[in-house]
Order: sequence, then C-alpha cells, then structure tokens
Amino acid sequence: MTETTESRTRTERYDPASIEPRWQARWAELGLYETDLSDESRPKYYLLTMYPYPSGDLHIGHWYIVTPSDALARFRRMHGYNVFFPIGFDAFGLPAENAAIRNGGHPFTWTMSNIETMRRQFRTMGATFAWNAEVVTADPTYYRWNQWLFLRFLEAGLAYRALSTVDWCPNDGTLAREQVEGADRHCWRCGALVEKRDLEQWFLRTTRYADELLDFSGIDWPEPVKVMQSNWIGRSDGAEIEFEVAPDGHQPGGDRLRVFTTRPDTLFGATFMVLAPEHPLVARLTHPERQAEVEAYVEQARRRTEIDRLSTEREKTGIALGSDAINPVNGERIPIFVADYVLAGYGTGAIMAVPAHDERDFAFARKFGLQVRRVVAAPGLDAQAPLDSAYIAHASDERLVNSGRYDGMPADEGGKAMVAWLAETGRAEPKVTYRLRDWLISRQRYWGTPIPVIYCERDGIVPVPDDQLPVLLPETVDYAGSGDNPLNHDAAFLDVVCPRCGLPARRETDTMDTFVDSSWYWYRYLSPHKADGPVDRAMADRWTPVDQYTGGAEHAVMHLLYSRFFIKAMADSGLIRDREPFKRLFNQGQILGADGERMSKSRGNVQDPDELVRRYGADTVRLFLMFMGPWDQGGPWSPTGIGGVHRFLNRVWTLALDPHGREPGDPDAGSLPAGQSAADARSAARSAAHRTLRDVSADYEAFHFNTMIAKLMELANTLFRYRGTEIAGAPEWDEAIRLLLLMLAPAAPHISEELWSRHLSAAGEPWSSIHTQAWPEVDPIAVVDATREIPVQVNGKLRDRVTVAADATNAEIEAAVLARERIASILAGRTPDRIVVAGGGRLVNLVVR
RNA sequence: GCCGAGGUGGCGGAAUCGGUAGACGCGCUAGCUUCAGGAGCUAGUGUCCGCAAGGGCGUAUGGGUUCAAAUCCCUUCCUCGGUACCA
Repeated sequence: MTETTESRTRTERYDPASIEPRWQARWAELGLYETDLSDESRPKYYLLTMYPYPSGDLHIGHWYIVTPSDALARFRRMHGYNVFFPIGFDAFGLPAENAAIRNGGHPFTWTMSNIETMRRQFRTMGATFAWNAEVVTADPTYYRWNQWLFLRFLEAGLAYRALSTVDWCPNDGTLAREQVEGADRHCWRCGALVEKRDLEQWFLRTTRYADELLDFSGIDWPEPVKVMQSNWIGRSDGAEIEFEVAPDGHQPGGDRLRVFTTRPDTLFGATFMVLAPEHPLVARLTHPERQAEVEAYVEQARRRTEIDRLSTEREKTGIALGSDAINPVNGERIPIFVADYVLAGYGTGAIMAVPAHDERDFAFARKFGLQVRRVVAAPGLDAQAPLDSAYIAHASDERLVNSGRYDGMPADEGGKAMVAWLAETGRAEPKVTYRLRDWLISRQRYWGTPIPVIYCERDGIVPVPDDQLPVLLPETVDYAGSGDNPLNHDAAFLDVVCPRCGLPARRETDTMDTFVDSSWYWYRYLSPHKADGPVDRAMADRWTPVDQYTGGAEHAVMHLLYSRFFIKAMADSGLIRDREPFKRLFNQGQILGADGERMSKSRGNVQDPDELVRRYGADTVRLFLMFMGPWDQGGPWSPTGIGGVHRFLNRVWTLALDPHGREPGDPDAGSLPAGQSAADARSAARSAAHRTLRDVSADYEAFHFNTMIAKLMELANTLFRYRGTEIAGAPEWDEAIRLLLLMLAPAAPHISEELWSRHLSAAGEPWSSIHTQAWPEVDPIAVVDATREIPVQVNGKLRDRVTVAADATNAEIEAAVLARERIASILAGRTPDRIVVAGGGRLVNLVVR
C-alpha cells in the first residue's frame, strides 16, 4: 500500500491548470448555476453584488469584490436555498467618453471590449453567476426602461426642470468634478479656466421622500451607512423668520429677507445678517459705492468649490452691502453682509448671524469687529462677560439672557414663544429643512440614456410617447476633438416633429446620470428580456427585496440612497410592491494599488489577476483574496503571502490523496504524539474537525472569511500531524477529510470538487458534485471538553494557569487556584483581598492589597 | 472643513457583551530531507534583561474609569472613503 501511494504522489501533483477549466466546463454543462426563478420548492435567496463598471483598468479589485460573494452563493446553496446570483455591467459613463475624446473610437466599442474581458475573467475564477440574466445598461433593451420610468415620474410630478449651476469650459462644455484640475480650476482637456454657468436641467424630487428615507426600520444595514445617510439627508427642525430691510439714503427699505434658523431662541443675539453671494437681493441691497467690490466678491465666490466655502478652517471672507435689516424681536438695525460661507442652496440662502452661539458667525464677527451678544447662559453665569469662543452647548437648564421679556425662560421654550409671537403678524413660521437636495439627473453628455423629452415652440415640454421609445443614441458619434456633447451637433438626432402638433421641434440632448441605471437594475435581472415593461411584477414580488447586497462603502450615500428613493417612487407608481431595495447590506473594502492609491492604468499600479491565476490557479487567488484581511477593510495590494495559501491547498491535496505518506524531515513522522493512544488520536481528529465546522459556519455567516480560512488551515495542520500514523484512513480521519473538503468548497470550488470526486470513487460511491451537497451538521458531542484551562492573574498580571473540570463551580476553581504552589509563592503568605472569578470561570484574578 | 471608518510584531492580520495580546499566514533563523524546485518537513521567532527559571515593557499619542482596557470615556496626531457631474 505504501508503495502505491508513494508512486501516486510522484505522478500526481496539485495542478490547478488542468483541474480548473475541466470543472468549469462541467458546471456549465450541468447548468449548475442557472437559477430556475420559478422553482418554489426551496426558499429563495437573492444575492446581489454591485454590478461593475467596465473600466479599462481590469484588475484584482474586481476579484476581491466578487470572490467572497461567490463563496457566499455556494454556501447558501449548500444550505438548501434557491440562490439567484446575477451579474451585469454598468456600461454608461464618463470614462468611456473620455477615452473616445482622447483616442477616438466609439464609447460603445471601448465598453463592450472591456465587458468581454471581464466576462472571461469572471469565468476563469469559477464565479457562479447566472449569466442568462445578464444586463448591460448601455443596451437599448435596458435604457429604454430608464426612459419609460422617467416618463412615469414626470407624470407623478417627481421629475421637473430647473436652473442649476455647472462647471463650464468654453471649449468642452460641462465638466465633471474630476475633469476640473488644479488649484486654478482649469479644464482637463484644453486647460481653459473653468467658469460657472446656469443651465436648465432635469431633477428628480428626492426631497419628497426625505422623511421616509430617514426611516431604516425593517432593513438590516450597517450602522455607519445609516448614520451617513441620515446626516446627508440632514433634517433640521427650526423656523423661518422674516427680517425687513431698513430704509436709508439709497433705498427705501421694506424688502423682506427670510432666514432659516434652528435656533430661534437666539434671535436677540442676531447682530448681523449674511446673504449667500447668489442671493437674488444682493445686487439690490448693495450701496452704489460698494457695487464694484461686491460684484468682484460674488464672482470670486462662484469660482470656489463648496468644500472650500464650507471650511471652518479657512479665514472668513465677506463684504458689507451697506444696507441694514431690522431685527424683528427688538427693532435693532443690524448690518447685512454677503459671505461665501452661506450657501444659496440650503435653507433660504440667507442667515441671521448669532456670533455668540455659532462658531462660523463668531469667526466672522471677530474678523469684522461686529457685536457679540450672549443670549443663552447656564444659571449663575455672568451674562455680560465677554466670550472668547462661540457658546454652543445646549443643556436643558440654560436660560435666556439679554432677551427682553424672554429673559429667564428656558432656551427651548423661549425660542418657541418668539416664533409664536412673530407668527401672529406673519413674520415667522416653524419650518423643517433638509440638507438633501433634489437629484440632478441631467448630464450634458452623449454616453448615457437620452432623456425622452421634446421641446416644441407651441407645446413646450412634450414627453416622447411610450410607443416611440426607446429614444436611441445615434450609432455614429463625432466628438471632433472636443468634450462638448456631440448630440448638440447631430441634426438627425436633434430635429424631430412635435408628437402633439406635428410642427418641427427639438429633441432634449441631455442624458441621464448613470446612477439612474444603477437604481433599479436588479429588478431587470429578474426578467432581462421582458419587452412590454421594465419589471415582471410576479417575479419581482417573489424575489425582492434583495436578501443580501454587497458593495463598496464609497456608495454609502449616493447610489444606496438613490436606489432607496427610486424603489419608493416605483412603488408609488404602482410598478412594484417593496419600498426598500435591500434587506441586508454589507460594505466591503477596496483594494488599492501597492502605492496605496486607487488602481488605475494612468497611475500604473494595476495588478492583473490573469498572471496570478496562471501561476497559482484560481482557487489560490480566491483564497488569498479572502485570507488577506477582513473583507470590509480592503487596503493596498501586496501578493506577499499568496505562497502560504497555495501551500495550504497543496497540503489539503496531500492529506486527501496520500494519507499514509510520511514526510522525510520530521523525526516524529508516522508516530502518534507522546502519551496519546490511537483512540485518543481518532477522537482528537474528529473533535478538531467538528470544532472547525462550528467556527467556520459562524465565520461564513458573519463574512469573516479571513478567520474562516485560518481555521481551515489549523485543521489541515492538525490532520497533517496525524498523516502516516495508524489513524490515517480510519473512519474518523475520513470524516475529517470530508468535512474539510465540504467547508472549503464555497471558497476553493475547483480543488474541493476534484478531491471530492476522487474520494467518492475511492469509496465506491457514485459521483455527485460537492457543490450540491448539504452543509454538514456539527456533532455536539464531538466538541465537548472534559477539562478546561483557566488563566490566573495576580493584580491583573498573568501568573499561572490551572486546569479544572469543564463543569467546575467558582468555589472549586478558587480552591484549585489557591492550592497552586506557584500562586502560594507569589502571595508569600498574604491573603487575597478579593478573588474575582470572571466571565463564568473564564479567568481568575487575585487582588492583593 | 464636515460626515463615516480605521491606526496592534519586520509585514498582512487575530483577539472588541472589558477577562491569557499577537491565532492563521508571510518573512527571518536553525535543523532535516531531496524527484535540486519559484520544492517539502520539524522547531524557534513582540521587545528588553537573564545561561535558565523568571521578570520588566508593550496595541498611534497623552490622560481617565476599572480587580482587569487593544476593547469604554476624553485629548492630540496620522491614514482611508464620501462630500451631490468618477462609478
């Protein structure tokens, strides 16, 4: 027997290159992963991974995203679920267009060739995607339904047109943020300085759902994402208050300035006002001698980014307009400023400034020497004492001071009273505002879904009738070396007749934000070829919401919030049942280049997975990506250590195929550990396997793939020590090997399938794929310990360990500890002041003086 | 700036209902073995003192709570993601 196994090891090395393609072909042949969506005999499990953008930078990051998801799909199948694990491609977007502008060619060609490469890579990694459900968003059979949904939203009053500012290059038109470069903000392509321009654009009314979007009940999402979305929506409860402009020598006064404040209680402390540079009354309230200065300031502010403007670190800037307003509660004249730290898009675009109680207002008042008046103070505080910083704290026992007849009132109550009083004369009202803005979906670009609208001189905005959808992108596109939207120059696309009156009209040339595509794509997976509607309602009702969604944390606010909005809007249009898209969410980390930057061709830090697969095989690469760290962490790419994972698979190979072999080099090879009987060894092997099964099952459930693999390695190491001994090949050994293969199957599907099939044939059993086996059950008897070892501390420092019966009581543990010689010598005659037996006997701490 | 996450050996990381810090792997050191390969096996490996037994120190920083802190609280520093036209 020894001879035959030795000759087998000689000829049979673990050769992934011969195993992997064979099994991939076999699985495809068996249709193992083409989900039968109508099968109701098993519980459904919709596992969704964020569909990739087919960038030109195909790299190991795509494997990192997909590998654990695929393992999870396989794991769930082994638990008896009918798993639907589809894939598609987010095929519209800027990079394809940038490539076309730079290098010529068509964005379609570029995108489709990238998709081809990605399909091939996903196949070589053994990913079990339901390819028959694939969706490519740039295909008219998909984007047609974007257009159709847009029209439904238009009917529902959820889509509207309004002015919005874009970054504008005189040569290349609208620029994305990433196309604006440098501190001087110049165009990526031509270098011209970027301007702001206001354009009529399309919005979706996300704010209609602001409150519902704040409600996360019924979905199991990571806390940080919920917090980020809540902050992004930014609900503020406060009041809108009207200030009147005071008359002076240059204007008659009487204009009304509305401000929003969350702190109406501080009204008496409002010692100046600030308007956003874009505020419509700025020009009118500016005194003639200040006009030039103010205009220059407004122009300069418009060039700044919002991030820059909101920085509390940057020194405050601003200019007094020369006009005053009247504080409605005390009749004081207060100066009006324009400053860029006030944004036109939030609240009313104007604020009452209360420097005593707002950090930004305080900084501004400091710089411009404005009055700071404290109006809220804790009892007993000197209300007149000067402040050296804004006083923000808002404790419940604070009282109003310097606030006329409201003095002494609790701050909250006083604020409400002031609003109620002003409301009597229509000068205030309670108000809720949100930081969330409506979703600007217009893009002045070619490579996206055309917005299905026609402009007619007579009929105005006319929706394209449903039966004329899709509005197709023209097949030929001429960028003419410019970044400007080529649709603007395409007469065949532009010139249409009005569907209402038949007169010549012009087609909308804006296309949709690609986040529209990604806001409902998983519904389309359920019926990708359906020709008479976007969603198969019966399928959707059966399969949604998605049970588990996985994707990068960089999508925490935008994609994941837009999707929630979209599904609510679709539900309200009667198209679907659910109001939430994803029941559970997991955010995986991102693989960066070795330099710690995002992987991209231009940075030259892209790791090609093909090269690693050629060298080690797909299973090793899959395992390594799962092993390198927690999945939610990501981090810089380094192949250091991939050899260790490969070695592990080699050991599994050897264990399964050559249990009786002995390694030269080990002095103890072939003999059981000292003092261990064969019976002990058999039960130790079995116990190790079942403990591993218990822990590995929990790790899969918790997405702890790195520790899951570490535990499989430990089990393999344990079994390896028994290789060549008398227990190798015993029933317990065989059971352990089978468990090891089953546990490994979701993560390393090819090698486990290969070894499984050999194990079955060696045992004379008929073949059936390891991936259709049931996940094994832990034998509770096998994992029980007779004794346990307890660490003993003296004054918190580890000094000894004591072994007690597994069911020892605290008193028995104490007695065992005090009986230890080592402990006695450390105590040196002292009696412990206290003996802590912690955590149900997990640890003992003796406290001495 | 703001919102969110994170910082542990030479390296990736493990341990977070407060209870043995460093599992597993890489690298390194020594030995063995050999089908001499980009092999395999065994043992050791946080750091300092020590022949050893053993002890001191140690989880970005400084403080606090506790019998006990990588874990909880406060301070500071650094890194990453998002910041509404990258996806």
